[in-house]
Amino acid sequence: MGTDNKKTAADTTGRIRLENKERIIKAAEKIFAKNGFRGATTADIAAAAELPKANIHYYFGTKEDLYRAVLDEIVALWVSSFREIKHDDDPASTLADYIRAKMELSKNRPHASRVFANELIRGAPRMKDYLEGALKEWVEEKAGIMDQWIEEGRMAPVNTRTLIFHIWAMTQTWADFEVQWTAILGTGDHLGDAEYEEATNAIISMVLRSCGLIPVPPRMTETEMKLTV
Amino acid sequence: MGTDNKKTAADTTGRIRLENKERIIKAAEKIFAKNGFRGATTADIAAAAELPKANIHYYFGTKEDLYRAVLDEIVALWVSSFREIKHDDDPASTLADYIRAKMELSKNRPHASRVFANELIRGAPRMKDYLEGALKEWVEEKAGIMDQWIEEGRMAPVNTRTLIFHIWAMTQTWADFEVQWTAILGTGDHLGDAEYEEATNAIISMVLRSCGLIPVPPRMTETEMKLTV
DNA sequence: GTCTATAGAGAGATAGAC
DNA sequence: GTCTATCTCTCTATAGAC
Repeated sequence: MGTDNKKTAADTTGRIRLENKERIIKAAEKIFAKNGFRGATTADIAAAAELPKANIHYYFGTKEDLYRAVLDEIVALWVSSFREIKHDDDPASTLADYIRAKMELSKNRPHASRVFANELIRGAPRMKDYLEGALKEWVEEKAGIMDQWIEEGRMAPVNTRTLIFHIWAMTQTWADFEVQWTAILGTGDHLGDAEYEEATNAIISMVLRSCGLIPVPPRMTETEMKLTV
Repeated sequence: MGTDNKKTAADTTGRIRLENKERIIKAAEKIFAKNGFRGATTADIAAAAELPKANIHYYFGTKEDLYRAVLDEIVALWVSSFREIKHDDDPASTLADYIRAKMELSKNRPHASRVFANELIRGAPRMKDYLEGALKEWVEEKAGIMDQWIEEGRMAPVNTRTLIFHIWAMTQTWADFEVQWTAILGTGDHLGDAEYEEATNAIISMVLRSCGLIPVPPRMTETEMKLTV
């Protein structure tokens, strides 16, 4: 019985512990996204998590440790958006799928995107290893495959590394600078599914057209001339 | 004589005053760029300006006032990058020139770009007026002109507002996320002229190709076949 | 494991000598 | 106009009651 009690207690503790840690990380992601590491306060995070401030330190020790836990989750999320691009894959659908996956991430995890952005703007003091390691490797490998596609005439010549960077820039801007796009488009406080869909299609069109993977549609007067003649 | 002395003193004072204010704003731009409004400290700004902390408050009153002065300068800089796009202008060279101007700004004023980025990530509490006012107007007007170009068959059909947003995203990312690009490209601590030139050309090619303003180069095997046949 | 109360460091801001 | 010394408030972190 003593063992049983201990077991049950341990299980419960573990579950509560995990739930609370996850709850704190989610709250921290939001606060760090808005104010950056130095601008965020543990009091704000505690309020967002609806827990006393001391619990934050009980679970994570220091603000620094909590921030690293948040970054770790985000890096895992970023890595999960990587695609296993292979030599035999179809260039057009591979690029389109990757752009769609990145846009899903911007739409569903905007706070994560902003924490990442904040960290990069600061000079990435806590992420240099990741940037120079896993991320660089992924880019090298995938750009290499795309370079082969180009060599084999399956895609028009472009700088493939730069292409990847620009895909990141265009997809992440919809999360990071959302307020700018809502202000200009006049779509209230947040971007809706319609805006994301249109943006996704615009990025896919731009990338595929410029890589010669889909035709650039004819100019309008040409079309109209065909219709009228 | 008394008038002369007063005049000279006033001139000197005015000059020193302006010089110091400008010196503090430049230092503040750097510190705010790195840490955002809440993360930046007046002590850091004073250190960067090589002035005692009290001088910051003597010239600007509060940290908030100083931040607004920095934002005002940046908004003026952004507005100066606007181009008077006119109906009769050539679409290809107009877009290329605008992209070049934006890239010059990223290269020469990366801190300004990052302060702007920080403010947007935070939800732009101090810039909503600008976003919903002057910026929105500029976009409406310029997108309208481009829509005319499309109607007149001078450009392939695209969503022109989204095109502007994506040009901003691609050009500003080279300043805001510089550390990511240097880490992946392995170009040391900073991007050089070579990287900026290549990036500029890549963005121009992508935009002009996707708008049907320059041809997409043939795929390599086609070229090679022509050469070998 | 939870939370109040508080210590100690660091922030913004200012008074007042120069 | 310049700068040191200092006030006050807020922040991180922890001790200790429950």
